[in-house]
Amino acid sequence: MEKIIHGRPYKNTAKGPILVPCAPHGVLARLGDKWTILIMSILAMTPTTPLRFSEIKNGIPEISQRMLTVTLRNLQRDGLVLRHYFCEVPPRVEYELTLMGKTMLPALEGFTGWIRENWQAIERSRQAFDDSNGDL
Amino acid sequence: MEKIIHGRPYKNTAKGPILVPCAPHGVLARLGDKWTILIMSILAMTPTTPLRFSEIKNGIPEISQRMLTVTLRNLQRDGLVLRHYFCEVPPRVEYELTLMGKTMLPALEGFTGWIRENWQAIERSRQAFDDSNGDL
DNA sequence: CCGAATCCATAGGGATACTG
DNA sequence: CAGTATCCCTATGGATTCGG
Repeated sequence: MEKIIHGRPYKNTAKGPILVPCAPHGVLARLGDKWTILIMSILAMTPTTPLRFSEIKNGIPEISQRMLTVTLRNLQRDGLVLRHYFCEVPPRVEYELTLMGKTMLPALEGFTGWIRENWQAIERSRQAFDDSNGDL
Repeated sequence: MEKIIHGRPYKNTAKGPILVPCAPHGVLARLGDKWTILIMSILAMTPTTPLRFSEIKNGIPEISQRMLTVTLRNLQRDGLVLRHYFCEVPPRVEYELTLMGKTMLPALEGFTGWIRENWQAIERSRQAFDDSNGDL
């Protein structure tokens, strides 16, 4: 009775199809937030060597220290990123993708690839829509 | 000098790799918002026949009328969804994916598929992280 | 039936200053 | 160096009411 459409489970009812929530929404919301994808991409660039906090920050010039900390904490909590703290002075902290984090990369790549191919068209569409006051 | 990693352009500098913003972030933020993916999935279920406003609303029981309207408007503006208004009484409005909207589905599927396979692990990881007060 | 308008509560996220 | 803590502004989104 339960089928899958484009990765989502649903069921057909008399009133039409209804999507069955499969709890992935919290995950997608995380990935869609302002910094997660950027951080995942940075960490994906050096699969074998962890990166220091400051190195990540360097790779994403616009990010604030606070949001980098917060987002990394969330990714660690989700099991996508591993954090290594070295008790030295000055302190050193390194981050790397977990195994699960690495399994996400192909899917991520598929998505960002589509975006790279289509964002100009999207920008144009937005422009046209705004110019026509929405009565397209 | 500019390379691509997992769908994102970057360049190597003396100070390490730096991600080049390629403007897809607005798009990703849209897809990560609370309802877009659900709506896209619903529309993907009937590729040949458009859906009425109320049918979509029916398929996503928790969504408010306001957020359905707002999200559909955004998708229309992005060129991912087509809106057909029938000037009748009572009025009827139908929505369907555009061609570009349909090209997004494989990427979407890759992503939601990964999520479906991994969200339990993510939930467990979050639980463990919270239980340990973050000193994992 | 579809959606615009309004009100309001909460979450996201920037700037800055402070600490081991 | 790698965070915390605080303040504050804005965006998101729910509930409700009104209109064509």
